[in-house]
Amino acid sequence: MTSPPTAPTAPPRRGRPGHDQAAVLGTAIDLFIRQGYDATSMADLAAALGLSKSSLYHHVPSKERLLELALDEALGELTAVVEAATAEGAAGTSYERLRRVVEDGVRLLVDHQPAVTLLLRVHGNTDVERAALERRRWVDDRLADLVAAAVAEGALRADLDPGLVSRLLFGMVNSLVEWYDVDGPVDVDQLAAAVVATALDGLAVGAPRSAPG
Amino acid sequence: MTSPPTAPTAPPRRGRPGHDQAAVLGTAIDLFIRQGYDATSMADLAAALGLSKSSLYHHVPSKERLLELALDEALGELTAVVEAATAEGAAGTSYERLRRVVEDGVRLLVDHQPAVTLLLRVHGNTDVERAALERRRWVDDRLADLVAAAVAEGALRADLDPGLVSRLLFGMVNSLVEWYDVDGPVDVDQLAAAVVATALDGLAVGAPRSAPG
DNA sequence: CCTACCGATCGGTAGG
DNA sequence: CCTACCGATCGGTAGG
Repeated sequence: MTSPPTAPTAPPRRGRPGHDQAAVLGTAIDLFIRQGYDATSMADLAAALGLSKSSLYHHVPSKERLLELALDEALGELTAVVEAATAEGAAGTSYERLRRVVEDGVRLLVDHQPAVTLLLRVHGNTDVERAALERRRWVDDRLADLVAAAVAEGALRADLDPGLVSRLLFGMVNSLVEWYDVDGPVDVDQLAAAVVATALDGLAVGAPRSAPG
Repeated sequence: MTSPPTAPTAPPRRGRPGHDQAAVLGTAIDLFIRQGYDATSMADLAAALGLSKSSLYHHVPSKERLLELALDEALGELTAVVEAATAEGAAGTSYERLRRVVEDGVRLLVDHQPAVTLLLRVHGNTDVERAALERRRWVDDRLADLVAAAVAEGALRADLDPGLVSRLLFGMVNSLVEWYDVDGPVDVDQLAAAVVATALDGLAVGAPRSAPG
């Protein structure tokens, strides 16, 4: 048997197994969150991985590229959830789709909590951060459109500005990345239900409350 | 008329008027928010003030002291509002006091938005930051107690964990520092009303809704 | 002796 | 994957 000239699978590794880029990225995100991006040096990251700084640069081209990869992960997931909820042929009323996007959003923030945490802390100091903020703004605008549509439908209270309501609603959702602990007493189903109950049952005009007991 | 030997008023200044510590602090907070604390050098701050770095150090002992002053401002105000709402002899039911602390909290975040923004971005990398987080935790714990008391009173829905509800409620309140614009179309009264309506009217069991029109 | 401020430079550390 | 370095810049301080 002969090997094809260009093998589609990864070539067999020689030497020590070492680290791959995904492992480096995971540790980097962890340090960026705990210490802050600026306060984390590449020497810190190398030490956490048990590498020298030069070896670290064998796996990643720059510190900023690590941030970019993390932000891409968060934005890719957020974009997919929002597109699914706001696509042309999406099923259900605007209110139903808003309710689903809040639930899916909560699960997404929990599943990708480190990457989303970094995204929510970005403030546009570099080109990479500004590009991420632009994509995030697109997501926020689609969510605001969905809130406005639910208001127009008569499903949400009309005495508040939809843009303001959207900011408060997703401000509440986003805040959970700063305190939610997956290993804590509240599981993700309870969390999603609590967010929907707290925010949407309060916003929905005449929506039924859960009966106590 | 003779001047008293020790004048209680500030002595007359000689030389250039220059800057005082309050002006330096205001500019510092502005830069810390826009660029991040770590990414702001004392040279940046000096340039923004039109001073040399050495002259800047005539007014402030260190960069960290500037952060500490800003965090003290935010924590002092937050502590006062929370103490007023949770003091032994505070008037009203727990629910009424919670509603008032949310309204007062919104006004406080707007009045001291720069300082509070810095406080909410602190993550405990230094002793100054850890001390601030400890004081902030005291505030959060008092607010959680108030939510729990309102649940025990029967005024808030009992099917959700009070600690969880408290985090979601004040996560929503805190989020406004990242987007609210005092010069924008929403004034602070509308903002406070919207927060209370969105969060508490949704939490209050059988609370009356504002009638439309 | 004061307040306000300067050009130059300290010992260390950053990302690469 | 390492030791040995770089150009630059950090927060802070010297003498005047």
